[in-house]
Amino acid sequence: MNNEKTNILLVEDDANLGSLLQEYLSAKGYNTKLATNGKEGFDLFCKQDFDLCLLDVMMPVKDGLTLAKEIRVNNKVVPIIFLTAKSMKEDTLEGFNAGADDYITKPFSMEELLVRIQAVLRRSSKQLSGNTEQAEFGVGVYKFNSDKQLLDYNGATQKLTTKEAALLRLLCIHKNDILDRNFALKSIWHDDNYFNGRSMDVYIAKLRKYLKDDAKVEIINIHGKGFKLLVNS
Amino acid sequence: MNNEKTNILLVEDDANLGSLLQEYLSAKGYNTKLATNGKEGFDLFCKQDFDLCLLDVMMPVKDGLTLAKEIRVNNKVVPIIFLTAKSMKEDTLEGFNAGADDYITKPFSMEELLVRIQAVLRRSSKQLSGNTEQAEFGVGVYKFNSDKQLLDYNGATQKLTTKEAALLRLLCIHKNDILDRNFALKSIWHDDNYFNGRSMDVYIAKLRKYLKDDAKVEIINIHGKGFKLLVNS
DNA sequence: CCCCCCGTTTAACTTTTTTTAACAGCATCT
DNA sequence: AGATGCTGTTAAAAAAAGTTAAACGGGGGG
Repeated sequence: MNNEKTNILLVEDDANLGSLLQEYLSAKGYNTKLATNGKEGFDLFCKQDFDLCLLDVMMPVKDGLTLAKEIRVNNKVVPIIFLTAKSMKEDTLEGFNAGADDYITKPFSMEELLVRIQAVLRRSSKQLSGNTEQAEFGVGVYKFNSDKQLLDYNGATQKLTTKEAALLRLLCIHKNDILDRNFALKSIWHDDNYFNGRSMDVYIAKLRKYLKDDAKVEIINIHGKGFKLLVNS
Repeated sequence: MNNEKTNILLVEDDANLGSLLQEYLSAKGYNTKLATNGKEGFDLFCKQDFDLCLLDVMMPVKDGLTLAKEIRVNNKVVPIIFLTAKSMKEDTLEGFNAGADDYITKPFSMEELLVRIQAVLRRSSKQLSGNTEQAEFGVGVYKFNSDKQLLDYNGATQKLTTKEAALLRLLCIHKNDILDRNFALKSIWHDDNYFNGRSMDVYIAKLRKYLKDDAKVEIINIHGKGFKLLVNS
């Protein structure tokens, strides 16, 4: 997981709508470059790698469909979403043929656009990077693999049960930070009732036993909030 | 590229619309299976490999969102398109979170649906074309051919029975990932009752014996969920 | 046609994992 | 300090999975 912002190329000839969208997307954490026609859009596209293109279909100088085709010549994978004024089917069809990944009809809500952007990005990220769910955790002198449900220490290997591993995994993800009781209950037990809460306490006790050989490792309780896996370095 | 027809799972509770769509899609060259609620839909999904799922959101017995989540547990790549009666934003958002690839609002034209189907299929084939029907699997030091039902290791060859091979095949497809109990039961036994569950446990034991000569290969149980074929590389 | 063989299911028993229960201890607030 | 609600711990009951062997049942050879 890298920390870089997602880069979006927005090509929209209506200056008002354009800057509105740009601001909204920036507020949502996307790095957005704006062009006001297809020609400008293509210039920008050539200068930088984008993660997503939002193209208005109806534009002066060079329309969105033409731009999309040009982009596709150079990049077969970058997601493209069309903004279309009319819901004419021919447009839609042509758009998809030009290699669009989605289209959205004006007028649309910001929220709707955001949802579609996220969906398209999720697809494209699924495509490329193999999902990176961390499985190996270092916990003081121990090494924990949540996939294999194994806790290694000094050559010895302790097999963990499914629930033990799931809970330790959450603690590791939140290492030196608080793991909220209800959050843990909902993600592992899918329900935060009284008995599941007690069950979780039982598992905390088990984990403490497994981890007792390293004094630097400790699971402390935050009264009324949850637990914290402390690892002193 | 093989010549087989594209298989579509259509789940729609309105019988009229359902069969209409089925006929239309068949006319367009798609092989379409129809279910009228989420439960039926999941049963069909377990029994066959589909290239695309078309799910109505509002359905009795089990709704489309729930079904989509279940499908996603077992198959992270098959494209899902929702058919939604209302254009409610919450639905849309929830749908995408459930792993949808697109959604289409009723009423829609057949042509519009077809365009979206083609777009989604184009994307998914772009993703990883060499999909499915794999017969040869490497499992640590073993080589497993699910068509021939043979497990080779170090020159020796172990003949597998039909059920042994089917189960090992599912485990291989989900290698290093969880194979859901119910999914396996429905795929292989077509019914997930108590006795079939015990039968499956018996077969897990058999497979463990066959695979015991490679310490890097292990079938672990995920309590209450299913099994995971671990292969250390 | 009957019987045997083989894959599969059912059964019975064991072990492991998880949940529930009970009680003791501790935190926080008044 | 006393009341109340959380947490720690241990043991039991319950549920799920591991294992082994006998029962079942369909197809092929005698």
